Amino acid sequence: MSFSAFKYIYMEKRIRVRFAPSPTGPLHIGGVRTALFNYLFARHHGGDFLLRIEDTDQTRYVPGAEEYIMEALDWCGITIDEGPREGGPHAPYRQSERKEIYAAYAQQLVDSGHAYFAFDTADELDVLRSAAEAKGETFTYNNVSRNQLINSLSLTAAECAERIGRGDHYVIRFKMPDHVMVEKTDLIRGNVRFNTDQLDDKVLYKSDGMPTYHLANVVDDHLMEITHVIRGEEWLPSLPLHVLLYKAFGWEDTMPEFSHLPLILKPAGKGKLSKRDGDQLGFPVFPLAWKDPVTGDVSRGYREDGYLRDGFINMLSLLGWNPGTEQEIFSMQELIAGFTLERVGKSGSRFDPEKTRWFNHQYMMRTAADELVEMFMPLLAARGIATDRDLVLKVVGMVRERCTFVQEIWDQGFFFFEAPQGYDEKIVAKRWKDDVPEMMAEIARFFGQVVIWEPVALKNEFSSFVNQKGWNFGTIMNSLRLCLVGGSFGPDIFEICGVLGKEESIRRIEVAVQKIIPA
RNA sequence: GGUCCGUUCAUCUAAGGGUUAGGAUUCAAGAUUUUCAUUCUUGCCAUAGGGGUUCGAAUCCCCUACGGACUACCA
Repeated sequence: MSFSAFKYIYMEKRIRVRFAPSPTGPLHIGGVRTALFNYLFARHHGGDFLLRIEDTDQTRYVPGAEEYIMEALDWCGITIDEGPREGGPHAPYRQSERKEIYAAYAQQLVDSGHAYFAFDTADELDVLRSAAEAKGETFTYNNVSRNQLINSLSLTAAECAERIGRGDHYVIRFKMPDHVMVEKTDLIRGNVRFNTDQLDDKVLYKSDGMPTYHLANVVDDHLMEITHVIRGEEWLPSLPLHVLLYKAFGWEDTMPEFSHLPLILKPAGKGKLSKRDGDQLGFPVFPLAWKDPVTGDVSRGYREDGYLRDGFINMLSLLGWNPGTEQEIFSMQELIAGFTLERVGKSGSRFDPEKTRWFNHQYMMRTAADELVEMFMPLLAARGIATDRDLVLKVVGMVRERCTFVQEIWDQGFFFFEAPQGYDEKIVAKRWKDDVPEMMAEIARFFGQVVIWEPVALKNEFSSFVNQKGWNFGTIMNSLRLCLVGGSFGPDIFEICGVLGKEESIRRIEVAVQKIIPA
């Protein structure tokens, strides 16, 4: 065992992971899950979670995307230890601000013979690509083609110096070695092997003076002392390049461990989950709503759609990970305690909007009532309803289990805030027979005599009253409900009466008797 | 096309050679709730196919099929 391995295992090197999104738009739930798994892994091991913005492609930069990413992580309860906003010992955490760092490392690779300058323009390469395609072949910039192309391997040193001297644009490419088997253990998938003969000479440093992802991520992960790279499966094909880069830099001893997360797939059909799926099937694919700065299109978000943060996280955590037990409701603390990479699956998970709704319903029943009130008050305000917290708290307590989303609290309990505007016709047809108005009127008079206006007492008194009258309970209760709420829904009748108060309850019965035309 | 990864109920998944293949969601039926919801009970439904290895395979190996990712001076 090498000393470094010894050190790694026994000295309990501090675990450091990073979430490294590109600010090209809103974070997709796949990205949120990647962030979550990184975060859970870091916290489980008492390590650090960093946010690094990979904005090396200026052409794809989208204003507001970076802020969106941070706000989304904030909403999710994923706290960042080091990042562009938080700062930290390895600042800056935005790659565009680290531009100068990469040039030297690229040069180091050229000097050591692991990379070379290439002067072919993007247009020239496009021509070669389409020509190859026309012949049914694929053009690859690699060990067989590079000698026929324009680069510091095919040119003399003087020619290169001249081109660089006169300001020709160039890129720096990795010189992929011949006949090498690159083998690496992925913590989720086990051993993966690649033959370098199948790989190409990837661009490491672009002609605009920016590094590509490949160079920047390896350099930064090294500099930032990242111990574990946990990223999406789409990166697996570039793993051999990254491993080779660590070796070329002489950083093999501190190379991080790699784990590639399975993809999140469409609910139906083929392929990975996309924004279109959400639009078509009516569920958000983004944590927060997003307005495209160019088109002005607005995409819905979990937060705005009334999903609860903890339920959203719980649902995401189970997409690809499982605890090995039958528990499925987890707080963030429980997720942290239970999360291990060993229990992350290898196969892609189809996203299930139905299960997501189920989770939300579960959390509607579990979330602290105060929190629900906090979310619901603005919705009331938007409807122009001014009311006090105490009433809202009571209402939330009574209707929460009937709701899947926060906004449904209104559908299930609007009658606590305003008298019903109309009466459900189906229920009227079913319950409002000719003799009902008179019975309701009697009930109103009975209510007027009740002294202790409190659900349990009221129920008892009301029951004896109805029994004494010899009325049918089912008819009475349902008709009474119709008077109070306008339909056939809502919590216990006597609970409703209790909150509405004696006068209002009576008033609603009287109004109903006036307004409802017997079927 | 090439490289790599994957494949257990419709969906999320458990079972790392020996279980009637377990749980959850959805759906259906019933009980409770004099509405609805909750809760509870029950039911339907799976090891992609074919070969091995083994006393014994969802589990290990091979082939096929299917799915996916990647194949840019994007990440």
